[in-house]
Amino acid sequence: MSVAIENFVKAIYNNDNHDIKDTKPGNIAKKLGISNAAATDMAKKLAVKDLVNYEKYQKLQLTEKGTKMALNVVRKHRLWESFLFKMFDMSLHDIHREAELLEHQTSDLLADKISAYLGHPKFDPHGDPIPNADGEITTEDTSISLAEATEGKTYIISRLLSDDKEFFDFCAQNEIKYRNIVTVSKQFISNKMTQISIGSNSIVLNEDFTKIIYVDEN
Amino acid sequence: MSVAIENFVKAIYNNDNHDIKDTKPGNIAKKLGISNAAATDMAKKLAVKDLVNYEKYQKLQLTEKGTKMALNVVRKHRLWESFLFKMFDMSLHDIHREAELLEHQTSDLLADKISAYLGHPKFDPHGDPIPNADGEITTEDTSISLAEATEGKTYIISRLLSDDKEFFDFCAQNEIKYRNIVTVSKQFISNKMTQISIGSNSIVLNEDFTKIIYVDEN
DNA sequence: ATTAATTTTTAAGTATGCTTAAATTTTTTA
DNA sequence: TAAAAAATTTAAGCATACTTAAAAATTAAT
Repeated sequence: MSVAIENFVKAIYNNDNHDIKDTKPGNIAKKLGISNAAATDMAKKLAVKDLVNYEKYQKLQLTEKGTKMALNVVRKHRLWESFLFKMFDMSLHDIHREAELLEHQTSDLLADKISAYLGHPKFDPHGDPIPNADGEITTEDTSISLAEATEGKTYIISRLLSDDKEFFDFCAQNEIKYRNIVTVSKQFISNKMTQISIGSNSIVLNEDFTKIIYVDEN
Repeated sequence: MSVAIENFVKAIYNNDNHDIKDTKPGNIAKKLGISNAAATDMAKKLAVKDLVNYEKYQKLQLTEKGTKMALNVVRKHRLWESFLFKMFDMSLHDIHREAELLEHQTSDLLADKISAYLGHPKFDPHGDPIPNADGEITTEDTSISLAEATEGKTYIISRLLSDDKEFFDFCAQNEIKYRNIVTVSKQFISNKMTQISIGSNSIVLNEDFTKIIYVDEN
């Protein structure tokens, strides 16, 4: 199957499981940077191949076969990200860019070798679960709130959850973004309040405002 | 530039530097598994892009730009082979297959990271030189004759050079082939004669019959 | 509940990278 | 060196994966 097809089923899979809950052609098109017409066209072609259930004007849905393919590509993507993250000093952005290409040119054999080398990890550096070779995926969430972080350890921001303007200003000031790597200094103030320091700035926050994921003992 | 184009210039480069000394469209076509017509067609297109010098019925020649591109792809191929060889227990055949795909989806940045990780090696597991980031290539030959091999060390056969029928029969019997990994046991018999044991069979040979390349201390 | 806005679909067209078949040129060999 | 063989080129055509433009359907808004 072609790169275009793999990216198409992956886009449906990701839209279905993550952020956007709409898998109509237009959303997939936007995600892939192609025209709506091209997306409709592809959807029809993939219906013939039994990868997608297509009905006019309806959401696109992966068949069992299509889901398997998507999981296989996602597995390779997340394995590459994990592997490159471990092996090389590269930004997560660059790593993502490489994985986006490598995922389509990786045999199941090589994927298994990478997985074994890493000790068959269940999550990638972003905290996203890595499907196993059979397409099974761990659904448990390993992310924790920033307040639960251990002093001095390094984490990756997997989500920013807050309705506190002050908090977002703090993030902006420190360039704390989704997928940023941060080292946490903190101090309990009271029951549900913690003072967090990142860089030279600090803020007092209550729990459950920020989702982070543990990455490295460093 | 597309995968098809990268493979095309690579094929010209390899044909020009290795085995076959003919870079007419038919030879390139055979190497790539495409029709002669397709090769002629591509050659004309690449001439427009200043990658290939094309003259009807003549050999195809890479321009400076085309050579640069070929060296860049060859670099990535050989770096991937070196890297996968070091990291994973896979057959050289499988490793070659993976590298053939990965070479086209690897940024210069990642190639440099791999190169640095390996200590900027000058040769890959086959003994082929790895061009550096500027496309410079080491021409010295690190291969040695089998008679020069060190007892108990492991080598890769980079070439079989002999007009001795007995030697080739010996190789056939022991499945010694180009790119085979062998562990050498040997014993000097006289001035130019050495008894080599590979597996349970042995043969008495004079020097300069077999080119091998050092691979591993193992 | 219409109208307006948006989205989806259809239709026609394009670039890439191939194919096969036939014409042309080169190379071999007898 | 002339005929036969082989290779190259030209020509026509195809599949993939897109594009833009216009028609049709859906969704949103007043």
